Amino acid sequence: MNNGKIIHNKEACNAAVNAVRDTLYVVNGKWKLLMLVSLMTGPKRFKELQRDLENITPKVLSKELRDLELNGFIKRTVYDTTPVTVIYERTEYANSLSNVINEMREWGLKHREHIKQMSRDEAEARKAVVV
Amino acid sequence: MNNGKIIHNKEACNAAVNAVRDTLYVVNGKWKLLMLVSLMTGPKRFKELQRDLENITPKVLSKELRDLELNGFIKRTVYDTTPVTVIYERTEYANSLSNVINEMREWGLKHREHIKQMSRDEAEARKAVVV
DNA sequence: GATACCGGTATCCTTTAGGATAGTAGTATC
DNA sequence: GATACTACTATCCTAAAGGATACCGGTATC
Repeated sequence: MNNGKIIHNKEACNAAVNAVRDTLYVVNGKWKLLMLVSLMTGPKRFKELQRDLENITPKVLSKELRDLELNGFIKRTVYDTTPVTVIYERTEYANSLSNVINEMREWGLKHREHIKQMSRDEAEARKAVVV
Repeated sequence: MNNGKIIHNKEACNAAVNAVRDTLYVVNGKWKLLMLVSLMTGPKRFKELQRDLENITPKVLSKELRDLELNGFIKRTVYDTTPVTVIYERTEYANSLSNVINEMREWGLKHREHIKQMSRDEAEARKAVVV
């Protein structure tokens, strides 16, 4: 447990800033990571993804899928049925992001609890003042 | 080693999507995580941060600092010197993001290697074709 | 007296992300 | 024959993020 203070010198700090910047550059935006999470349950079709990620419009979904494919995170396969079936699935390279995603998932859960606790504390404080 | 395939059912998947979405909402943008990384070496003043994060304009820096303070990730302290000294430092709650940041840092480093390796492979392939 | 530092704010502007809506070809279903 | 599904694309538009530039009061330095 180092409480996150692993960086002690300027060079290491700059290297860390650059590495995080690179990551942010690749997985930027509201959707990319969510799509990779959604694809963890298995390959999905376009409309399935659209239903899973409520409120994503087809234009945006299509663009994000292209981005993810270009970066090698997903694979697009067209099956020659009638009408065509298109499935999207995570590549193995997408698995390299698992740790990042898991930590973000866990932090999101803890943060929600944190917020709840804070508003509970606040309510207590108000009550104490009134009484 | 589960290769990131820890999510097997729809409810867990939706919960994960929501948790990651929450995290993304809080640490969104180009700067917030980078600022927290930069503050790992210790408290810093406004101009120091501005120099550290090349290309951030004072307006944006000031806004991001306010956001981070509102979310409880940093503490702003004004010292009554002449002229005033203002320092920003990470709070303990910022440490809760350490795992996320570390994973992003490591992924960024590995990704850069990955890209390099890919372009080396590509160069080899081209050479093979020419010969 | 000119310039520079500090910690910003003010104003304006560009770029990007993202959303709304409509439409496409080719089935299949009612 | 009308409607619905799939996997999108096209067009238009809004909102937000982010950047450029200038400036402020106060001090210190040259």
